[in-house]
Amino acid sequence: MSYHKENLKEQFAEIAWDICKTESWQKVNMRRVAQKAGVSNNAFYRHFKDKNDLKAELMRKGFEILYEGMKDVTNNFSSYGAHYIRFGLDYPHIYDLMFGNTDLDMSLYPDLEALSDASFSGIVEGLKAFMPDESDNDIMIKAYNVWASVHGIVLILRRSKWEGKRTEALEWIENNLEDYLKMTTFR
Amino acid sequence: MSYHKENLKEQFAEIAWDICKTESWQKVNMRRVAQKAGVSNNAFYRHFKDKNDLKAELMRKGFEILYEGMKDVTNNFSSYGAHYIRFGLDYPHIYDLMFGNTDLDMSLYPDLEALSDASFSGIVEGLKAFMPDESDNDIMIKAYNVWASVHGIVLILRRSKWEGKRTEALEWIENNLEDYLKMTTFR
DNA sequence: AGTTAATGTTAACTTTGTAAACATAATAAC
DNA sequence: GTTATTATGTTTACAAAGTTAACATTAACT
Repeated sequence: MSYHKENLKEQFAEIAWDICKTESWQKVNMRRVAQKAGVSNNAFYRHFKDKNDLKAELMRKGFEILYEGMKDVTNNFSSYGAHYIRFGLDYPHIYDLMFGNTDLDMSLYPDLEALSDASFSGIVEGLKAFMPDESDNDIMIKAYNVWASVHGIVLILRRSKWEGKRTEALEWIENNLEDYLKMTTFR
Repeated sequence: MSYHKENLKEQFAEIAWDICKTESWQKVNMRRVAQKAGVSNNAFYRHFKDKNDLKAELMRKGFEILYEGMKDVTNNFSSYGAHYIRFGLDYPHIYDLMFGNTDLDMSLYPDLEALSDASFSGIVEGLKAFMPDESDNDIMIKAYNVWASVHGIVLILRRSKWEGKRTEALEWIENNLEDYLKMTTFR
């Protein structure tokens, strides 16, 4: 025994996930992951097509956590948005994979494409319910705005942390996400 | 002659810039740039400390163009924002370097840090003039929201192009940037 | 038991960033 | 004007990282 491991694929994904808790995706490399798994560098390729395939796995995990946690907070728009922002701050590097400019060819991973689209659909549906008199086109435009604002503020908050350039206003925003959203995007 | 070139540093920067017109920064590599310049792969290191140093040069060029063009449009907030967005769409990869999550250690390039901060300061100053009764803190919060929204919509528009997933609403937004801003962020 | 498929290993190739040693040209010092 | 110094370009070489190919071992099925 010890030639064949148990659940090596899952183990790889978990190791990569752990790395991405504190470091960026670029810092994940096959040799490093393999070593942590106590296995030779190329065992990886028995379980994943390539590095992007591992990335896809992390993205799936990310969406799972994001949507799982969302169940508890969909009572109103602001808490929904706040949850989203919090996820972006809690898992900054995973968030990058999920919503950053992925060089991943999404058409190769239809399930991910669907998960990704679901975020936006959620906004659209929510807005429709909230402002039923608005035209479809205006709903869409508003939805893009909501999406842009939420995404944008994640990036700003995150970066301000990384660069150690925090202002009082940023502190307040991060500690009062719902209020912030109510007084800006959802006003 | 032909051992020493004229303005090789500038030439490198221009070649890299041209590449970034259509391809991402990752696609810029020393050998490729050197070859286009008709020079050996390592001549590069006589003019730049490392690859990041070249990136910094492109960022400078980018800020120059962005702020240069801004002179013509600072009559009102929406046209200011629209100009910004247009820049992001015209130079998507340069935009990434300037405002994306750069792994560049900005403290090594103080001039860039200043150029980068100037964007945000512009928003703050503009808002102050526009709503003089607002508290400083509220101005800042609003400024972050403006910044997030504009940045976010650049990313959305850009990505929708790259992924070939355009909706009518997106077309409209891109063709009516000022109106879009007026009905969302600057309303 | 023997064949096959799955999984792990080793070796090797490729790309790319970068350093070191060397060569040549331009400039400054005498 | 010859020489020393500096700037700039070349060649060689190495390291990191993604990936492929060939080989080894274990498991699984007949």
